[in-house]
Amino acid sequence: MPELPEVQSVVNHFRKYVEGQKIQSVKPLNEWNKVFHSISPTKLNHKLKSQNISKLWRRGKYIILDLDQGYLAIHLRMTGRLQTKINKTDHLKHFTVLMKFENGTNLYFKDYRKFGRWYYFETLSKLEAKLGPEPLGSAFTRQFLKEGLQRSPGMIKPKLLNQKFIAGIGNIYADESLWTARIHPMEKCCNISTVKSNRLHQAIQEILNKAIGHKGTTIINFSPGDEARGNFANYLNVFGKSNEPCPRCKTLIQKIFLGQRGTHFCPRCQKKR
DNA sequence: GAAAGTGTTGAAAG
DNA sequence: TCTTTCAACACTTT
Repeated sequence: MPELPEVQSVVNHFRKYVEGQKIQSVKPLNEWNKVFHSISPTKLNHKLKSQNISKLWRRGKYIILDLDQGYLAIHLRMTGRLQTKINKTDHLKHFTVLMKFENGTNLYFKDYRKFGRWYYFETLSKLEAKLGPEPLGSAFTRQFLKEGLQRSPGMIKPKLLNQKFIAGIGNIYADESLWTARIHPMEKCCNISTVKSNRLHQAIQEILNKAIGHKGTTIINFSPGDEARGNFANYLNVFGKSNEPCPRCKTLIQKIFLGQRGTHFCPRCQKKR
């Protein structure tokens, strides 16, 4: 259930295993052909065979492999994990892709809920069309956030989860950012003052950077790579803390549902206008 | 033992 | 166009 900091941590971990490698073959495991989006396993293998991977990087929650011709994008969705080997404790039925390199090393994709997908693109234009700016990039300015919110009639929390608005924020970091900025998750975007919008802008960047520094948040089974864990869960203020005291004012954290997503906030610090 | 919950996303329906 | 609901899947918790 990786969001931007988790995906970045995966990229940071695997760069040294993947960059500069030449692909020998790619195939689905356990008959899970759906793991490759809109392309057959045979066709994808044909496209990728003998291609060099020049760069591993992240865009939104996608892991991108730059190839000689085209791009491979991997989305971990809820439970996807990359591994360089199969561990003793692994259930083999959870593995959905094996990528072999010509130097004899392997890259495995393990995904017990099977929501994760691999995409092949000739160019990244299709992907870019679905994604807003990087929240840690130069296009995500205070102006961008303020003007985007002004134009939106809906609630702030679902807006933060909208990847076309900002790429990479998910449920954990949306809740944490709103708590830090002291904004109610149901507040209408267009009612958010410039002061609060600026506070939110700063909160998003601070929290994402700090989370990357801790290799993301492992709650159940996220791993930045092989068996490593992210330990940002130790620094969460509201996510998963319903009925615990708010770290700021000791009021009990509430949990509500917004657009089918669990949403945690402090009813005292985060007041609606 | 059945039902509900889980960090994501996109398609379908309103 | 926008928001809401549901489905994809497997496992854990209630």
